[in-house]
Amino acid sequence: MRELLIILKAISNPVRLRIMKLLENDELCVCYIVKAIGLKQPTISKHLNILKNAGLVRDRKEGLWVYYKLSKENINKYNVVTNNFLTKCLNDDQLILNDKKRLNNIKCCN
Amino acid sequence: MRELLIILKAISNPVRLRIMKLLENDELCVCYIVKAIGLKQPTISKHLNILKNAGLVRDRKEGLWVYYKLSKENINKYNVVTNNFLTKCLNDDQLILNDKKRLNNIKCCN
DNA sequence: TTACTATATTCCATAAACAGAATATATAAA
DNA sequence: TTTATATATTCTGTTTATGGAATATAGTAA
Repeated sequence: MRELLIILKAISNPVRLRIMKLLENDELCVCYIVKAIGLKQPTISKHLNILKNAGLVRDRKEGLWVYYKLSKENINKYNVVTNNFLTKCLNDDQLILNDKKRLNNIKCCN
Repeated sequence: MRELLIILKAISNPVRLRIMKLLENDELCVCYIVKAIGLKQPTISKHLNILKNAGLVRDRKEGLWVYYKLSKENINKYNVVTNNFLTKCLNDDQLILNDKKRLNNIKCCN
C-alpha cells in the first residue's frame, strides 16, 4: 500500500506529469527540463527527486550534468503499469505539446 | 490533464484506495463502508464524494440509504484503466484484507 | 588554489488535504 | 405533526504539498 501510494502521489501532480511526458522520448539533463517546464531549478530538482523515490525515473551523472530517464526496469511492481498507462495519456494535451515544443527548440538552438 | 489529475489524486489516498477495494466486490451503503473502514461518517462521506467527482464510483439512493459501487461504465476515458489496474493491486495487503473481513462480519451479523 | 556552473538541499511562506465536531438535509416511522 | 436515522455539508485545527529564495555540494576550468 505504502509503495503504491508513493507512486500514485508522484504522478498526481501536473509538473511531475509534464516531466514524465518529456522523459517519454528522451533522456534529459535537469537544465533542459528546467527550461522546458519553466519553473525554477530547485523546484524541478525536488520534483525529480519525488519521481526517483517512487522508482519512476533513474538518474545518471556525467560530469556536472545529471541525466534523468524513465525507469523501464522493474524497480517496483507497479511502474511498468504506470509508465504504460501514462504513455497512452495526455498525448493531445496542449500543455504537454507545448513542453515538447519548447524542449525541441532548446535542443536545436543550443 | 485536469481530468486525469482529478482521478489520480482521488486514488492517491489510503482511505480511498481502501474504499475502492471494498467496492470491488460489492455495492455498499455508506454505513457499511463507515464500519469496515472505522473512520467517522462525515469523513467517509467526503472521501466518497471525491471518488464520485473523479467518476470512479456511482451512487444510488434507496430510501435513507445511499449505495455506492464502482463505475464500470466509461464515464471518463481513464477509469477503465484505473479500475483494471486497482483490481490487480493490494490483493494481499493486510489492511485491505482486514477491511474485507470486517465488512463480511458486518454483512453476516446485521 | 580560485572562479564558474549544474544540481541538490534547506528554509520559509502559502495553499491544499485531511479528520472530526457540529450542523444541515432528507427520508421513514410513529 | 414529532422523532429517529442515514447521509451530506460546513467549520476548524492540523498536517502535508508546493514554489522560490538562499545556500550547499560537486565537478570543471583557469
